Amino acid sequence: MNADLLAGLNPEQLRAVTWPAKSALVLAGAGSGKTRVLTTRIAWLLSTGQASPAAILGVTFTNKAAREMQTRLSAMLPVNTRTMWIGTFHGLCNRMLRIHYRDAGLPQTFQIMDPGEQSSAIKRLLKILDVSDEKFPPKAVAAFINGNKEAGRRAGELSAHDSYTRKLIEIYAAYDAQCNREGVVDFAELLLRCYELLSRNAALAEHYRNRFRHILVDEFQDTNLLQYAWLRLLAGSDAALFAVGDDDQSIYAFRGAEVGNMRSLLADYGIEGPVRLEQNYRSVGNILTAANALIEKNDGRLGKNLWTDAGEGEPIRLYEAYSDGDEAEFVCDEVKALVREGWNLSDMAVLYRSNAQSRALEHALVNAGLAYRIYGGLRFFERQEIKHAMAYLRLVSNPDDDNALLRVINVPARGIGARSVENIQTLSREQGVSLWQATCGASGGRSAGKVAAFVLLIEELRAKVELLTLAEMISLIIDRSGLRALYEADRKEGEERLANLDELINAAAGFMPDDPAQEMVEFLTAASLEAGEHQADAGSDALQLMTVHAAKGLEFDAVFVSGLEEGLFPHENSLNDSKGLQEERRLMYVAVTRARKRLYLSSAQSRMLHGQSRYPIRSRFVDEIPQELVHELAGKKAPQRAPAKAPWLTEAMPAWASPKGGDYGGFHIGQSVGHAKFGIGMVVSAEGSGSDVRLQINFAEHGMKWLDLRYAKLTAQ
DNA sequence: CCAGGGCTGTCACTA
DNA sequence: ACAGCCCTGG
Repeated sequence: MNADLLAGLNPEQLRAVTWPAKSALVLAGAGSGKTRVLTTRIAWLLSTGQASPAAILGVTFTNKAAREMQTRLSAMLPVNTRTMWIGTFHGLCNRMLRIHYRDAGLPQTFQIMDPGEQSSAIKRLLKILDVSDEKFPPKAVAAFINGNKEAGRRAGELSAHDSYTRKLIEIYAAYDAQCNREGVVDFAELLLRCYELLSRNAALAEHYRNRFRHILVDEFQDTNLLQYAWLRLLAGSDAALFAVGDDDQSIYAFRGAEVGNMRSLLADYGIEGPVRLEQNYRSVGNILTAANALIEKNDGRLGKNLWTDAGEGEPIRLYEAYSDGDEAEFVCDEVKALVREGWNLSDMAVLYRSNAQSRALEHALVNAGLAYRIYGGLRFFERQEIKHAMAYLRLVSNPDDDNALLRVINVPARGIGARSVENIQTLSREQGVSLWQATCGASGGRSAGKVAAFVLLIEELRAKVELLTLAEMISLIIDRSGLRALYEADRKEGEERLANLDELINAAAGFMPDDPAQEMVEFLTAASLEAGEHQADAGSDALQLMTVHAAKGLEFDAVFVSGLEEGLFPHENSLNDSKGLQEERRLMYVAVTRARKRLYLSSAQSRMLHGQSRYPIRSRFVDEIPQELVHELAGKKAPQRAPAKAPWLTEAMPAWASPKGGDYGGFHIGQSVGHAKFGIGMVVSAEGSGSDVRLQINFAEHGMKWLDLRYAKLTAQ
């Protein structure tokens, strides 16, 4: 059996798999068989009797990776994977917190807030604290709270010299108090709470340390400080911490990932050096040479050079479009040509830096009649109808969940408007009770009867919990809440929403809880932690569209990397920052290494962004790829009204600056104009031609406006 | 006081 | 293109 397991591994892979029972760092390049090494390592540990399944802890970042590990493992060995703990950081922490909820100071049915729910909880809190959400934008508050939690810091441990930060700390403390009151935890809290549970409870930590002798971590470069601390706590001084990662693919600094954890691991566990997996089984030589050349520009790398024995392959194709629309059409044309040659649509992917870019592509794809699928668009559990139904379910599970109550108290509209809700909130604050309790006591006011009806609805649902299956419960919720009627009346989107709700009932019917008594809570938890789970029709043959981030870990025969422009990729927020730029370069490295056979790089000379035309220059990353690997494709002729390349556009000029000289309905960029209402202003950009021209004008008194020349009366000054 | 329709500002990546 | 806000009629 051993021989079978190890057959076909290359020497480095073999060295990693059969590494002795001590800590290790495996530096696994893109396409180097990382998942295979991880799963074979576990299988090897089990089959050689070095470890029992219960001694294995496998940690990943995505549910998909966790599931893949489990399926591959059960294909290799007849093991009972149930006693093995394999899951995501969040999933595993959740599991521990559910078991030890009392020690962790949580209600048994605690619920998990996704970022959207966290944001609404923060907005609600700011209102209660009477803090201006202009001075303290909810996004910034969330970033402050999450950033500190990810570094393991509670509000009580923080101090500040400036009043602004002091206020943030105050908000952080109040936020935690609110979450505790409502019995909810956010994503970062899941980890921090679990870390605190283990670090404060020596007996418990000892129990898990004795159990998990082998801790295997996937995508280690993406761990943040707290996750690494959590791993160290569980590993203690004896367990083998087997970490697999690639510092060149670290692209999650924005959510707290610390590439430095890789060096820390080497130092903290006295590991002499990483095992390097450099043979690539995915891409042709030219693609790897390009990737190697690109990433070499970064410093502080652990260092690695991908190679293949697959041959050079085709040159990398480069296309410079005159506009985002032209770029999209180019992609469509090439895709069609490849399909004619016999390639599968689903083996091709279009990658972009930011989601906003997908629109121009979609438009062109629809026109070209090509099937496509967008990854990470609106996910199943993020749809409003699903969120509504789930909020009812949460309320049934835990009526003190204020977020859930606020979401559905007036959905469908039942005559409990903003004013009534405000009254209930005031009541709850005055009496120090949850919104639900306040709602039950809200007998006064104009909508008292309507509030009473809502209370009755929830109580009716709660009374049936013991009698119904989960699927029946959800079905009842959809009917009795009026959601079904609401969407039946909606001619435009109702049908699709009803279908999604039916799909939710199906999902509930097929749900397999670990503990049937906790089915509802487990279902809600799974929905929060597996937000990206239900992607639409995965089976159909469709072109794949996604962000570079979403593409990590995936591979395709042909890959289009689009929007290679300064300010877009690399993103403008990273342009002036060396660390940020290096992260962007790693992102580009990830994008390039997704391709097996053919790689296209494209850019546009003009692009609509934030409602304005921009005239960017080509991304530096294109130039960092050796010329001899690249074949530049001839572009179309730009039509008259679209400006040709704008070489005079430098970083000193604002990004929205347009080329001078163009005539737009008798006006030109840079011209001073007068308007009856807005006064004097300057034309800063324009779009359209002939009689259909819109000008963007910066008015001295009234700021930036877009005006349509057909309606606006402008005078030259 | 509530519901629904039009308007304005915004838009990096995510478990 | 979408969400959040304001305005209007009931």
